[in-house]
Amino acid sequence: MEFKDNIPIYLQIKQYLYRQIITGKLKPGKKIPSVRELAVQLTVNVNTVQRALQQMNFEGILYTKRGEGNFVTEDTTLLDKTKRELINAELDKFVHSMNSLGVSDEQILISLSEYLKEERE
Amino acid sequence: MEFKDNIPIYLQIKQYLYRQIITGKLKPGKKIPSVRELAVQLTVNVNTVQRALQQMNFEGILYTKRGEGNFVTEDTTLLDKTKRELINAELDKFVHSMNSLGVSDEQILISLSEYLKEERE
DNA sequence: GATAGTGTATTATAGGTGTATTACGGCCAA
DNA sequence: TTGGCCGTAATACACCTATAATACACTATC
Repeated sequence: MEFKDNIPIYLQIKQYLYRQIITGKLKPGKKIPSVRELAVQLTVNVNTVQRALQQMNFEGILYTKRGEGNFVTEDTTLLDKTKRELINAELDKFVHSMNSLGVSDEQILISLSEYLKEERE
Repeated sequence: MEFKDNIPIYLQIKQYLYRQIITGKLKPGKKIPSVRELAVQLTVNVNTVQRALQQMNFEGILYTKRGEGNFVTEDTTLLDKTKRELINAELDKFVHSMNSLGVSDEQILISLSEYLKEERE
């Protein structure tokens, strides 16, 4: 996994796992890879993985069974809510960024559809 | 200015200044506030401001006259290019984020226009 | 019970970031 | 020429992040 500099790795791991869960690559109730396995996969230290998992555990998206592993929550309501929140946060960030670059709301839609058109070529 | 944690302040200052320049709040050829003034305005240390300005100087968006101050480049071609690049970077980041949250390109446009509609209320 | 696999905790080390402080060197106007 | 702005540089300190290595604690299984 390639990490961006200038933003803590443990946060990028959290984001990565959140997205794996939300897109169903890691399923509710299922065990996720162990900290040691993730550490190898992501070429990162165990402690760094643990830090990410601790927070996600606290946030309720994962639960830990000591000696067994970490599992994705079965609370699908929470999962749905989380997904909606993450999407909304992205929209929010995007619109604010574009506005502060001097792009109006109408122009944002135009730019985006042009961008998507170009992307397909 | 409120800074986000988890991302270096000097990068946020750069971003702030870039946007001030690109939206014309700081005009080509014009002097920008001194490092000490910015440091006070942004409630940040002089060294931190200096670090941001050094990089922007290197990137050509600013030029320095020792003993006088920092000035916005008069190279409007560069300014235009920079603006386009920044907007494109935002589009890129946004689309990738949404995709990795399981939102298809078509859905992105829909979500965005809904978001903008709600925002107006 | 021993073993292997899991999460957890501790300690030491290193690098980046941000602050605080001091000092130096260039520019300009009084 | 002097005083007051400018940018620049160097140092010391504290904090956060990340690594590395080690040890401990819990669980399941044989």
